[in-house]
Amino acid sequence: MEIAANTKEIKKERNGIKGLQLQNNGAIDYGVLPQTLGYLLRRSQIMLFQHYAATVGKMEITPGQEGLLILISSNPGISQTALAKAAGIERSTLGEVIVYLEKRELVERKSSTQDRRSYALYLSASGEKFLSQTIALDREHETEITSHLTAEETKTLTQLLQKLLNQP
Amino acid sequence: MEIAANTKEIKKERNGIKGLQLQNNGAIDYGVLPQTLGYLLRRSQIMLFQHYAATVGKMEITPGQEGLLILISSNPGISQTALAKAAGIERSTLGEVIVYLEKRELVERKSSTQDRRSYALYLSASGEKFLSQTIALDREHETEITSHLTAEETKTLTQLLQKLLNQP
DNA sequence: TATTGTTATACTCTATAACTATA
DNA sequence: TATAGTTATAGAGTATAACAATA
Repeated sequence: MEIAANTKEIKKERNGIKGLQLQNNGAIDYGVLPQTLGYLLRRSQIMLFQHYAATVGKMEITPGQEGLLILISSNPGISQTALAKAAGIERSTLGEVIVYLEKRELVERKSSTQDRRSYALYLSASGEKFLSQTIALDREHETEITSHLTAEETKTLTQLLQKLLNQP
Repeated sequence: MEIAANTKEIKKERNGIKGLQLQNNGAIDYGVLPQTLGYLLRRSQIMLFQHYAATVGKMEITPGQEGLLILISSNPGISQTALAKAAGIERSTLGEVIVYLEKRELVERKSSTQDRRSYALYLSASGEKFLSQTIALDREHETEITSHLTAEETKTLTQLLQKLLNQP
């Protein structure tokens, strides 16, 4: 499988050298893209997501779902509306995910005693355990993905992204 | 419109204070999320995309389409397959976008003389002009989005993202 | 046989709007 | 009247697989 993929790559590059009309002799010029914050963020996020899927994804979870579990764990009893707002998604979008996480017995919904329209969300005991394992895998994943940065650089990157996000 | 939105916000928060079952008195605890690179990247990208849509988006363009224009401009005569590979998307996905950009007369496709299966892609004169305007707006947009970072911090952030992406 | 570009199809993620039950 | 959560539907954006023309 791996050998075949390599062969294919080599063939593609060989073809690229003679196949293209002008100066595209295999090396692509990315123009201003690598200087563009939007491009760098987009590509970084894609790369991270793919690595996440191949590592933390073993737990059958996505970054968005892990985020919800963290928010519920940190805010036991939160309502779906409040959770949707915190997660930055619509209530209708959240609803389906919560049903899914409930079916997996990671999340429990209890009818609120004060407002019978709303649910209070909690992690089950197995949900908490699952989340701990997921967070541990996530840490490994992020360590791997930043392995060619120094600890100092990773810290700086984290801080700068936090600052970028906290629009005053 | 703005007043209504504000009223709504205030009502929601007031409700949140008495409406929730446990300690969710309006303030959400984000747990480990703000320390997580994946979360920070995802949120940053969403924020940037929304700001882009509200500014550069006036040109009726998306970040992905702008990226394609930049790649074509920097690699005149590139084939669709090579462009798809450079942009990190599938040939079939690229095809539709190219047809769209061709209809807008920003991109021209010429049949390759050497390989009659493939097209050589170019920007039209108006495509080049359009791209210049788009890139100028994009620079404004990125300046705005990073206005609360120092020039030094923005440069560092850019460099660290480049380093993160160039997995050795 | 392999590759270029196209087409048909489907999947994921998300949003909007209408609904119900409660407030 | 307004809100919590659900449902139905639709729209991006993407991928996979099969195809015709060409290599």
